[in-house]
Amino acid sequence: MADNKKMVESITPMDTDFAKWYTDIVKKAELIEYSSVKGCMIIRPYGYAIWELIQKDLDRRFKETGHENVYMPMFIPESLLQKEKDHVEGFAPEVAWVTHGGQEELAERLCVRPTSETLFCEHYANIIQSYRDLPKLYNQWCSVVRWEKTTRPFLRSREFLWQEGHTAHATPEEAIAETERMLNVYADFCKETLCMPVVKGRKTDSDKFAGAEMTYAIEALMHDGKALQAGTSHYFGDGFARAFGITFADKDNKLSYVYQTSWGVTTRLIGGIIMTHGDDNGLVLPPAVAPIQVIIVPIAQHKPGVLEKANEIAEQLKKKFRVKLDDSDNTPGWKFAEYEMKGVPLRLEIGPKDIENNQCVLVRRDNREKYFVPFDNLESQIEEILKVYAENIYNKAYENMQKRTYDCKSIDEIKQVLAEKGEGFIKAMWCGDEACEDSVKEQTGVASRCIPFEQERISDKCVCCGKEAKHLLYWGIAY
RNA sequence: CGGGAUGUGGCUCAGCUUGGUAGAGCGCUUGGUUUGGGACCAAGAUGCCGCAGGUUCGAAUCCUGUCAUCCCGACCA
Repeated sequence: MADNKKMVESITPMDTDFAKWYTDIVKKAELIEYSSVKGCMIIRPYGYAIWELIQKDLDRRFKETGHENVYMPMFIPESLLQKEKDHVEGFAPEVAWVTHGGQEELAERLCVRPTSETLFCEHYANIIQSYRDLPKLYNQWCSVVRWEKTTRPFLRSREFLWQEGHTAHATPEEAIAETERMLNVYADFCKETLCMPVVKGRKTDSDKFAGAEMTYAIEALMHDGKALQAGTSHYFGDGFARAFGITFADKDNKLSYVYQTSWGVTTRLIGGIIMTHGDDNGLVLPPAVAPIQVIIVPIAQHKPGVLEKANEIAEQLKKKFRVKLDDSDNTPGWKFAEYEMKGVPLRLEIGPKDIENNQCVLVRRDNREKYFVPFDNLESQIEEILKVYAENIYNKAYENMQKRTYDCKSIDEIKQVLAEKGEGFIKAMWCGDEACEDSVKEQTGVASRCIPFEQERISDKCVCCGKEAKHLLYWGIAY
């Protein structure tokens, strides 16, 4: 057996090269294939199935909070994009332009949407007349294009799939409440569905979305100690409304501008799942988004009765779980490794011995724990194990985040922590001055991630200038 | 966008220095033996050597350009 090790398709260990480990998983778990255009990836069935499960869960949450889905065009005329000054400036460096239709040059070039605020605003200006038309709670699922310079599968691609919510409200209070509510929807989703702990907070002014008055974000911490912005929710005030003329007549028949929000998450979440839960054997999927929750591996499948029983179990379990029976000619060992690579939460082994004993074997992906389970107790056992499994991977991720979160009171402490413990979340006080934010980044390499909602006062002084501190800030090195 | 590395059957790579018309292992196909941690035997199929120019009687090999991927920085969901 040892002689065959060289044939084993394994992945680069995390500790050897984290970036290589990541791309190995992405390829070998058959999530994506590179395409011939830089930064554009082919999302393969297994990868897309994860996205579909993410979509389904989030979409339910959006509908439950009163949102409706729409679809906007993918092209934005240049003049429309330019209506809001900060917005164009933020996005201009990374938009792709369409300049020709067939052989003819267009009179006005069209940008491929990098985000759809301008389209929603143009539309809202047309359809909102009265306070009775508010609020407008719209969302769209689509892809957007940003011409990134350095690209990585899921984490930063030039075209990516996402969802963008765009809402319009009569008052600032209502819009801010919406911004916060959707950030909470994202955080709950990350915890409950992706088993991924996040820090909720507000972005500093320098880190706000182009055109936003306030940007909220959820930040997750990856296995290598780098931070991943997993979702954002923006409050626009009436800035866009003024630029686009979105007005409504209120109850007193006075004309007012609407207050708006937007919020989004992307396929980047899949990258987050990989780097939060994965290990040296491959992907580890949260049960709620695992395209296959239980993989059935028959042992000695040519022996009479084995495949029959395996099929019977598969049919029975299909009613409750996403199940696959692999009756291919590959050896059991090959199948074990294959579905571990793909992060399938539970493996069900069934062979002649099991059938004799009226039981089968369940093996967890997260810790390889084995269970011998009688046939008549299978469904409730699987349900129970998946629940424990989800809790376990969440707890592991949470502990990793705690372990890699450090309180620092000075620049030197930050440097020391980074040198001794490696990358992670740095908690440090900040005076609110952008100069200090820049200075910390320049001196230590960590940038501000967010001002967490859960504020603590670990010191009275700004970590940089020593003046009175206004906020506790999370810092880190981001993806 | 700067610095570095790499592109050769589906995958991992050898061949390139010193030009002579392409190899290995894995995978794939067929048949057989196997099956509780990536099986074995036998017979097969698969290459415009990333792409475009150039040098040469002749280019995977030398030169130029270009595209893509990876790593390190600056920017970013």
